[in-house]
Amino acid sequence: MRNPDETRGAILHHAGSLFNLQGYKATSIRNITEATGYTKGAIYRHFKNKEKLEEQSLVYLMGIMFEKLRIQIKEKKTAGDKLKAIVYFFESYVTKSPIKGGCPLLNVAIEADDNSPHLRKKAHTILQVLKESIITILSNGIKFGQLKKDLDKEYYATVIIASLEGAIMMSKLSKTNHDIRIVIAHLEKLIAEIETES
Amino acid sequence: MRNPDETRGAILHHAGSLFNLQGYKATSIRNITEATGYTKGAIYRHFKNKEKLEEQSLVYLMGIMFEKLRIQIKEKKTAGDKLKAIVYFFESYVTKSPIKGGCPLLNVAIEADDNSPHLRKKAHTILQVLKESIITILSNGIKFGQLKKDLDKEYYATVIIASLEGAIMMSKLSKTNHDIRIVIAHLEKLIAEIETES
DNA sequence: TATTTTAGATACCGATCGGTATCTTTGTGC
DNA sequence: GCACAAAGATACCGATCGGTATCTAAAATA
Repeated sequence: MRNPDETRGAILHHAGSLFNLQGYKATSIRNITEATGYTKGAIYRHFKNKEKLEEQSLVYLMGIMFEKLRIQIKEKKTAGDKLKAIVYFFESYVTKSPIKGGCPLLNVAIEADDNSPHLRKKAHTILQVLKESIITILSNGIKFGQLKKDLDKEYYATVIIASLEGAIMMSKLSKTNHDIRIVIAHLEKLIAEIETES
Repeated sequence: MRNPDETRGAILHHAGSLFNLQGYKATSIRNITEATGYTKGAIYRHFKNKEKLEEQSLVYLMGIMFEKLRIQIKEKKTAGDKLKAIVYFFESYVTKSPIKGGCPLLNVAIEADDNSPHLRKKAHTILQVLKESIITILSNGIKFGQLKKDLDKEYYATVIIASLEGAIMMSKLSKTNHDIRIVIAHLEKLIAEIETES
């Protein structure tokens, strides 16, 4: 009946949800024991301390996010459609979030920037990975003649990420998808502008 | 030597700074006593409980923000310049923030959305005020023939706020003003597009 | 089946949390 | 100068924090 890997996974899952919903510092070990049904002993057997649990939980959350995103991107053929898939994926963080509490990157970025250097560093890496994957799509789009040749890749990657994350923040406050819809319309126009007519 | 109003102001100032830098829940009353030099007794004389202190501190922070923003806007004559003034004001949150810890609206939005309903409500109101002031600038710009007649005011207000806030998040992670510069360039182009040529 | 390892539960540690009751000090009106 | 009120300091409360030492029970090895 005992399965240490499963236990570890369950702890990561529940801890990740709580961290993303309530914040990292605001979530206590006790909260996690109550959510998982396991005791403190089990948690500290699998994770050296709370700091390590926070790090691993963040990695777990971002793993889920990137995996779901990867699937959405892979389904689409052209660079334009792939970019739109990313945009719609972020919308889902508002309408029906794959992880409660919204985008884990945004959440950890705001909480960890000035305090927890270990989380900030990981969050920064995650942001770079996200940016790079958009840049890769743009590069391939150019290579295959789907996107205009002379476009500034970093410019578009940055604008897309920034406006989506900001829109998530706004939509979370208003508790509607109104703001993110507007931003998505804006990004759709932006993407259309860099597509070659065919 | 004793000045209760001054004491109250000092508590609000230091508490606000700490809340904005470390987070609301993560900042203890003890942190505030150490920062101000006052004791717990002084704090609880002026504020009923920590929740109320959080609320008042947020109002204090946003008061500073809106006042500084108002001055920047007032200096400019045309709607286009006023909009650019807003954009540059947000850049200052990264380069040399008027309040340590970045944009208080973004910070409180992320921390308070799911938990503290009292802070979330206040943050939502603040967001609406910010949006409305941009819409007012757009309306006046149309009225005075500085901006194109048929533009969607809420669309532009939302896109401006979202991309700026998202860029602040990105810039805080990378600890450079690289990302916000890119977003500002994007918004400058956007503003130029809605200006009437003259 | 007996032994050993490992997963997880229990009980406890000092420190800190938000909050309150009480006491001392300062300023004010007479 | 004296009484009174207001401001702020001190001391304490129970609850909870992250973390650890120890114990029990289940699985793996033999």
